[in-house]
Amino acid sequence: MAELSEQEQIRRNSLAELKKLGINPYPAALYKVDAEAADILERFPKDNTLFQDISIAGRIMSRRIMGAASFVELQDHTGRIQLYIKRDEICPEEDKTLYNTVFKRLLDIGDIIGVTGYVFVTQMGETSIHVKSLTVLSKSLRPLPIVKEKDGVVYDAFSDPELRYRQRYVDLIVNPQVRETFVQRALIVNEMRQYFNEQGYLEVDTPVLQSIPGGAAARPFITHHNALDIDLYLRIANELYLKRLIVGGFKGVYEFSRNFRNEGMDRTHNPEFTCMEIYVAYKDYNWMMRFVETMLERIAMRLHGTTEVKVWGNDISFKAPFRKAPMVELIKEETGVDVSGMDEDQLREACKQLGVETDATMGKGKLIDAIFGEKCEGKLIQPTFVTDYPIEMSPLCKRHRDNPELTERFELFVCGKELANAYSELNDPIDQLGRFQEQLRLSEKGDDEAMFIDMDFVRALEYGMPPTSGMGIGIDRLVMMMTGAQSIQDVLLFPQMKPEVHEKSTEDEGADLTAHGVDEAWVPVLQKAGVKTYEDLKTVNPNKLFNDLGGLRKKMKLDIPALKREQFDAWFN
RNA sequence: GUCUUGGUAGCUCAGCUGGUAGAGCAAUUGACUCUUAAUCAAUGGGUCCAGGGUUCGAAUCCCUGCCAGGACACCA
Repeated sequence: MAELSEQEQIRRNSLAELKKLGINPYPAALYKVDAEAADILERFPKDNTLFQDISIAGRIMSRRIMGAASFVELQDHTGRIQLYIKRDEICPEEDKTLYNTVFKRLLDIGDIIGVTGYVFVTQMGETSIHVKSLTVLSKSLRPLPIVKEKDGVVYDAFSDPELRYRQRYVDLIVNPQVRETFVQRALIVNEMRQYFNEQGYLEVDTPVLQSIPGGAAARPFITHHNALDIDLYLRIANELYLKRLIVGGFKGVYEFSRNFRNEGMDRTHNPEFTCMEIYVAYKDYNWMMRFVETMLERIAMRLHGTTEVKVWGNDISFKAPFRKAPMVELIKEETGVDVSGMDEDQLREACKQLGVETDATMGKGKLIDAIFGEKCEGKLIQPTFVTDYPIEMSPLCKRHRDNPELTERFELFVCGKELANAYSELNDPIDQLGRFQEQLRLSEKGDDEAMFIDMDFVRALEYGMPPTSGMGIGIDRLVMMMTGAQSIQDVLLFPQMKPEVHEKSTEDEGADLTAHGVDEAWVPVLQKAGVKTYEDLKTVNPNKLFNDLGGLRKKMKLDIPALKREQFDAWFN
């Protein structure tokens, strides 16, 4: 345990005093709660017969004490409400301990309490709870960041991203907009689930531990199963499993899937992230475009009550239908170059002319994608379905009905970012096997993200899969857009962080010192003087240390006998 | 992976060309019975991220490392 700060020490002392007064700072019994802050504020002065005998619990977020009366801001899961606490009200008898000592001195900002009383409006016009009784429910031992706000301006916001992400619980306590983001995230997911369920599609779970990480091109995490003695991969996508289920005869299946990719991290990538994938039998990608735009329209309406949403400074309209355009058409539009029908060499030359970097491992598909990524993606601000991708980039997708070089695939771009990806799924098992083999050839060429061959998936297709359309959508990215979050870390409760380095505990180090004959009473003094281990002790100047220890004994106001020189010298033997 | 910015009290931040570590909020003690960024008075609180170096002297300058943010690269 690291050394306690002054404020932490004071809170621990308060905790001990509470116990001494016979108050359990962490009581076991449930506390009856029959009111919520937001509900009171919404309904109260309108009907002032309500809430005249309530019981509410929450965290103390601020206190304004004026002698025998005090105001407290209590925060529950719905928000904050002011308490009015009057000494003679909570202490009607002679004994004023509960107010003078417990409330005023032993309770702090951050403590969790329950109160009973009635709701009224103060002279200043604020709906408040007139407290009749107060119960300590949990003593907080660490001081919270103090965030103040007036007229919508926030002062001293708790803003250090490292602290916010590492200690999300603190972030949630003091930053109400953070809580709101995660409420919205749940709304989005629930709305999607409802939309799918209404149409009779089945929510399923597929394996996270997979022996062949298929369904996408990405570097996987590797783990090991001891009993089977085999390596397994954390899933990078669930696509191949969901399609097996369509083979199995379901009309539609979907899964909110946590995926893991062992790649770089930045503002839009976390090693684990959530995708929703859905597969529907007897549909094609044209149907899926309508399905997706309707879904997004619904989500926007549910969240914002309108299809017009401000995303990262752009006014985005999620009103269906969205623009639909083939990839080559968009390239032509942006660059004037018509890449359709070009061979690999011509494409390489086109890239050169357009200033797009290439390398030897890139095939036709990747070259076209490079041009598109460089020149077009960023321009697609309003929701746009980009359709008909080159076959080489889409090994799981059905060939285009009118052009065998292309696939029936679309990606949805919003604000220049990919949001969703969908196919008319490839259900020709022989074609599928050939495409897997082509991927293998690419991986031998050095593309370490080309796919593994999943022979069981091919076997499943050999039994016959109905024509199917599938779609995947990045939930984290969708939530970012719908909530205006700038960073994926703002829509993940616990974004990945490097582990904190915890200092070695002072107890452990103290044990090292006493083991070498140092008097226990002097261990904290030595530690204060910077001597943490016996190793440290041997390297310092003994005369200086002896003097320092004497001085520190006074400074720390320690009630131990002064250190004798012989006693001190003995430590060094 | 490369570049770049930052790390100082519980929180938010100052700290100039190197010279005794500061403010606001929070905390402690006191005053105050309808306040609301409550107010007023007094007080305490620091391994200046870590380790080296330069110097009479380093929060400050140099090097290395750790952590975080941003940009780029890679990547769906």
